[in-house]
Amino acid sequence: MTIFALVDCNNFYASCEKLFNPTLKDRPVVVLSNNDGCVVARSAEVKALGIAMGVPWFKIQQEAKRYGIVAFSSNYALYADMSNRVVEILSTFSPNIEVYSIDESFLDLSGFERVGYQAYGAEMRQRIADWLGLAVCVGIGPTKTLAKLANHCAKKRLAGAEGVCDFTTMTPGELLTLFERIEAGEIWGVGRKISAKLEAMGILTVRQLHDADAETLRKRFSVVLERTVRELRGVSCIDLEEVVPDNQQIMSSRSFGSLVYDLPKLEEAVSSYIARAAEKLRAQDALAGAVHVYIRTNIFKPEAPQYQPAMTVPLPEASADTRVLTRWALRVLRRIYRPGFGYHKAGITLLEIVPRGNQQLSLFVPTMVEASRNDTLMATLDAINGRYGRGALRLAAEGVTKTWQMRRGNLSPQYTTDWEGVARVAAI
DNA sequence: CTATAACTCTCAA
DNA sequence: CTAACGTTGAGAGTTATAG
Repeated sequence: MTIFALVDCNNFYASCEKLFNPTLKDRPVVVLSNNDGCVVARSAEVKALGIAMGVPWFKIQQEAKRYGIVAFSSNYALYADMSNRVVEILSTFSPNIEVYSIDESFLDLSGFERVGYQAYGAEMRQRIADWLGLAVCVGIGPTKTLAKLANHCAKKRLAGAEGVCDFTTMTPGELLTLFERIEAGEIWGVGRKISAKLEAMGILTVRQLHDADAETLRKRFSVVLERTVRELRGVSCIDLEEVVPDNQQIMSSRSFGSLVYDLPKLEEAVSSYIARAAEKLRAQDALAGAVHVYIRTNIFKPEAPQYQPAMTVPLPEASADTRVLTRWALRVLRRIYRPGFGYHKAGITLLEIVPRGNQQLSLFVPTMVEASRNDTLMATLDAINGRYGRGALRLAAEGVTKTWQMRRGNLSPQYTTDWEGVARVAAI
């Protein structure tokens, strides 16, 4: 039988920020979402102050000032790099690993039972602390859902010890007693809506969910929740996914730093988003068959005039050429744009993605020579941007000043991925 | 009517 | 100074539409 471990970094983004600035050691730190919008990560000190996850920053800014909370804009370059280092270390503990998110991985621990899972988890924890200075918690169980739950117990110190919780050494009785103390909403896959519906049925705790009739749940909810319950009972229904499947759609969207009224700025934004998405598309060696574009006014200000148009256009022939995709996206944008509104956000999605070479050719294909020249051009574009940084070479349509870009007022240096940032580490 | 497409809802980090 | 509320992706289920 497979035994899973779920390793999750504690307060990941906030911890990364603290790592490179020792003066922050015992201070409350938050990291904000894009556009400095909402709180998406909180250090232990902030959680202790009762600051909620996901709260809009501007709503608590005064309070935060009183408490001396230090806020950072999201620095994804830094977090991604630290994340890769964590994965590298974890990979030495199991040949089978699923990188589930930027701060979480599932490991297949089959074959390591001799060591003792608890001890093995403690070793992972220690290694990551020693080599990176990051704290992680480890949950261990016979299904992914149980490993997730064990991790929760480790974090909340409900069971296990020293940040490691191993369900495999607990008796069924001990587990059920533990489950009585945990709300059903903590379970992986049970979100706000399903929690509320379960509650209406009298299912409040993990224990009650564990005991519920799977068939009934399937009828009242879905096959997904049925799987979840079976997993809670120790029947593995969700496999480790070691290879990330290619994306079926690629989207890029951003809120603007301030309201945008005119078309030219929206065109720059849409062009920039297409460029980003097309890069991803080519990275998985695929072509897109359709492009979706939307723009929207601020939905959080219902008193302002609202307009949220969107439109999808099928391409005559699937493409991964930034120039082609941009032309279609801009054509759509001009169709849906109406003057007089203050736009707050724009976004694009590439759809009907197919592997290159699998595509349906149009009747009016360019000559082979022309097509291959276009491919070479895009490959060169990607190579240059790979070498000199994203956006080093781009279409003029993206604009130069980009006055619409998101706010990022409290960005820390890229300590590990940029020479300028590395110098800042040395300076500390 | 059926098969498929399109859309909606929910969840996750 | 003021106003200010994230992004990306998947899967299941439901509804609309084409033939």
